[in-house]
Amino acid sequence: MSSQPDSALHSDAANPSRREQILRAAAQLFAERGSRAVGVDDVGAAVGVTGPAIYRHFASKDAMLAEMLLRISERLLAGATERIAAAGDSPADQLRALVDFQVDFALDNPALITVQDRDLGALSEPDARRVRQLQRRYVEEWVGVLARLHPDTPTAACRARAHAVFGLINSTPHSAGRLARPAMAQLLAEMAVAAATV
Amino acid sequence: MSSQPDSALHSDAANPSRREQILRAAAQLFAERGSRAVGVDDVGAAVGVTGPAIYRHFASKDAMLAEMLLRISERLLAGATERIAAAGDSPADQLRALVDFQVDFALDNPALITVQDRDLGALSEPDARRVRQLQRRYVEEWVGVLARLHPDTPTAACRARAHAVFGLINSTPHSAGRLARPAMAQLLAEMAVAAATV
DNA sequence: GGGTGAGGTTAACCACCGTTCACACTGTCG
DNA sequence: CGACAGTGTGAACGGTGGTTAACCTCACCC
Repeated sequence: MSSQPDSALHSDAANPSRREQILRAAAQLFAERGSRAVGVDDVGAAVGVTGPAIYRHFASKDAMLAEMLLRISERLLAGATERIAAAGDSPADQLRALVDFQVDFALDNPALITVQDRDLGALSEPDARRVRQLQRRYVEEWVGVLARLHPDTPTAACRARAHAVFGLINSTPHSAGRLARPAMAQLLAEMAVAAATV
Repeated sequence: MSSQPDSALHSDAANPSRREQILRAAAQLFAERGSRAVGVDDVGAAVGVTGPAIYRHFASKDAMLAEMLLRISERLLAGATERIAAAGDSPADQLRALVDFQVDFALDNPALITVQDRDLGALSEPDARRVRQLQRRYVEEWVGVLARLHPDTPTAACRARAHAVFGLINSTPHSAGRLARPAMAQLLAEMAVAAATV
């Protein structure tokens, strides 16, 4: 149950396993209507099965949401540490790397962005705690870079700054599709760097 | 039913009518847990009555949410046009006025900010349409100013820019309380102007 | 003082939805 | 071939929660 070696083979992105299909469809639906407003029947229908079939792949609807949010947080945290390490020592370069990473993620996964900050409250307390911890560590990666960029501003201000930059970049779901992807990416990155640097 | 002359007298902010108390309590609870996760019993309990008592003041839970969101959108739109008019002709001054207004609103009403973009989907289609129309007009106020500030960027880019600035300023609910109010207001305004001007 | 209306209460109704159950089908492996 | 694991289905169960109904109380007023 815990480690199926072929699960990796199955989820080959071209031919995703049923489990992955469900997670993707659920993320889309959750983003559109909110997790509490979509029924398991809706999720099932989106992948061509009935509602109860979901329970062959997930212990519960809550477990589905929990896995979704945990994965997002893990991907973000891993990506951030990786990008920082690859960016060298200059805080300006590191900031640029973080911004590009977050912009790409937000443009690639608007649904996940929406679900992550809308449905955190629907998680059980233990799950919510784990997600929040990962999120906090992600924020602290940013705070570290911002602190080096603004040596004489208190940490609390850097943290507020980080949240503001997230808000800026994560606005994509609200202004989706209006602008071509490359133009949008460039605009957001410019604005984010400007806001973080001022 | 439609126009009670004394309703204005009742809701004197110091001694709010029961209706106002309910709306405020509901906004707080909706922001914390999401409107679908809050029962009418919860809202009632928050103002010291039982759940069904709500129905003496609102036709339904949905009507409560609808009124809440409509009021927010109206306040924002009215405030924006007013501030622009008061700011004179310079687009830079107008931008500054809009930013200050939005920052004040977000810091004063974090709960409303949260509810507005989280629970729009819970509205009936006619209500949602009205809210979206007001929101669109609010955005267009910003777009007008931004377009004068960036004369040779297409309108779509200005719109994306506006949404990004909203995201930046509306990040307050995520970083609430960490920083003292004046410092927070100044930081957000600086960042917003920088992002809008770049 | 009795009629009236606003605002509350408790109990009950009912729809929705997450979850479980008993069963069916399909492939694979011994 | 027969056992079995995996996956899906329709039906049923049970809790939750919005809404309604019936009744109460108290201020107000002719």
